[in-house]
Amino acid sequence: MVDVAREAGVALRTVSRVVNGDATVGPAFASRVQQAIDRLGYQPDERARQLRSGRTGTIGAAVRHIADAHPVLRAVDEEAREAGLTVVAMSTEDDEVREREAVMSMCRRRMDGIIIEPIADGHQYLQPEIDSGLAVVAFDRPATGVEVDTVLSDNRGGIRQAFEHLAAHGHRRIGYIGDDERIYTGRERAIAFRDCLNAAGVGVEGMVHPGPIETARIGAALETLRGGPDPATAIVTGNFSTTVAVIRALGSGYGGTALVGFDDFGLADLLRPALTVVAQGDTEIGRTAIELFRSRLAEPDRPVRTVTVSTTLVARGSGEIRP
Amino acid sequence: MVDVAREAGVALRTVSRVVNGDATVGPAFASRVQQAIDRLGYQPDERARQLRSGRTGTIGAAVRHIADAHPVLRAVDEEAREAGLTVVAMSTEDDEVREREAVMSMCRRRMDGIIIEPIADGHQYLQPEIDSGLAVVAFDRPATGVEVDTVLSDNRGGIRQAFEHLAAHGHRRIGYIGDDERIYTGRERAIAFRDCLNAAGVGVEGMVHPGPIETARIGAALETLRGGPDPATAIVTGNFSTTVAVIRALGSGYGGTALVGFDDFGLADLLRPALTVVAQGDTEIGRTAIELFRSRLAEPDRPVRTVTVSTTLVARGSGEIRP
DNA sequence: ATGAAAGCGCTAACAT
DNA sequence: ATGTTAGCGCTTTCAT
Repeated sequence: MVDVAREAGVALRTVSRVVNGDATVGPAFASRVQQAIDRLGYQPDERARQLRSGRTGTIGAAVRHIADAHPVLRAVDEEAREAGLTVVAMSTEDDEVREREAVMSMCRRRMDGIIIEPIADGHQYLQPEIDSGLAVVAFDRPATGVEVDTVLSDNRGGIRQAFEHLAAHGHRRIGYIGDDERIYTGRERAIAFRDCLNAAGVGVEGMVHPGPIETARIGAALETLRGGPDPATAIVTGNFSTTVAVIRALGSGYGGTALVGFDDFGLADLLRPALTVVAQGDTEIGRTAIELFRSRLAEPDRPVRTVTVSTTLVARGSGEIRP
Repeated sequence: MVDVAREAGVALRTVSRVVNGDATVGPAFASRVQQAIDRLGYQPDERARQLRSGRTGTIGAAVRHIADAHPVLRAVDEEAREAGLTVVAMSTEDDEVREREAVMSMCRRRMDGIIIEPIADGHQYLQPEIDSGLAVVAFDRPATGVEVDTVLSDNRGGIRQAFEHLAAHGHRRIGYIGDDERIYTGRERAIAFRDCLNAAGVGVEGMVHPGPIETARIGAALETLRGGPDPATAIVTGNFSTTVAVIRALGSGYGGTALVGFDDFGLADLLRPALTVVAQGDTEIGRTAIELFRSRLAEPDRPVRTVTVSTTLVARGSGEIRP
């Protein structure tokens, strides 16, 4: 920048003004400075600029893995861009230590805030950062041990949609296989499913199978559901991974039992039968996250809000099989 | 940091030493400083640190979209972490302007370098940055108008694998549908396919269909291939999107024609028949990219290298259908 | 082993 | 409309 100033024969401050598009620079000076910038290939140092000016205009996205598909990020990125914010993503690998590393790295970079998909436990470490002005929005799952703005899917409503859809197609024996109840979404969805069974006056016994997503466990759950004197004629799966595991386990049996999966995915329509799913409102979730984020920046002391985004049932075939 | 120093009753420099794990600090001082840090919840400002010390230890990944799955990034992230580098990802949206914005943003943050999946054209703008020390590694496609280290898949070899696999299963009439030839990989793969046809002494006429990935175009290509007096009995698709589009277009006809897709994907085994693919060596590509990156940092003036990573044919059923 | 002073590249505040 | 000065939070250099 000093070089540019010398090259253009102006003061440092004038170069700064040109770089920042300050209107109070005479056109003659402006073009002289611009030429010097081009000639020297000058690029302002964002770190120095931020250091001095305070703001960073950057929002960190702490997600499971930057290598994975992440539909919510599409809306986050787009909305953020429109607000003049830059989004950078880092991986948490769904690991407490990694998450903390990623978040701390974001804090040390003094990002304006973070949008985080929290792992299971222990977000107390966020409190000091929040106190010193970090805007935090959690999505998909709530953060634990700390109060932050949150965007969640209507997990219980989604399960209810799936259950009622199957019931409407004549099913009485409907089973559930899903994620571990130690995980927030796994818990919510399993609870909601038990509620559905109870509300329908059907026994819960042997019909609800939350747990780790492992081939053996899934296989055993399937056997329980489909064996016995009064086997399940329909299954609801609790998340994407479970859905895939169940379809794999069913093998050529896929299509014999009605199936509705929680979470939509790109190739669901290519399966035979095409998969009926409960789709989460990814775009709405992302949009809301940025909205909460910006309103938090504007009003740091307002009470935290939790927004629930509704789900949609997408009927494609597998959920419309009759008993 | 001033506060910490005052709180601990030491000089600024001593706090700095403790933060950086300098061994030349007396244990008494060290613990006093550490306590002050904890009490005040002090977090060093990464920007200031970088500004003063020069290096950033950060590597930018400019990929199509941070919301999309990106297998190569898994290896990039892991290898980088082992090398003590932080990876942050930003979206290019396969758009020239966006790419440049993302890369410039990385430059202004003075990242040590970038790993980029280049869009179609015009990477001359990278030259000044490279001259001033930015390490650049391109992957998947080469950068244009500028010489940088590059990791590519063996596109031609992969197409050959697909063709020969189908030929070995008795097919003589093998067609190709793929991406636009204006895109590097689309071009390479179409060329390779024509070479295969020529080498086999089969006419190229009407068998090779590169172009935009649009339903109408794909449908027309399929009709050309499957119509006429001597229809194709097997098809090779040139990338993931084309594969999906072709399977959608085939509808219930999927499984009637042998099919091998370029690019593997998570649910290929759930299709019926399961999809035979040519898989790229994503892990190897990512690993190599970081390797080139680090060797570039160590030796900025070495000549550029281009590494080609071989592909693997994964037989699952759709490619083993006989004519 | 510890401290004082200088300065990384930039912008905010205050001249002129 | 332009220039001058100070200082963001840290590390480096040089003393002690």
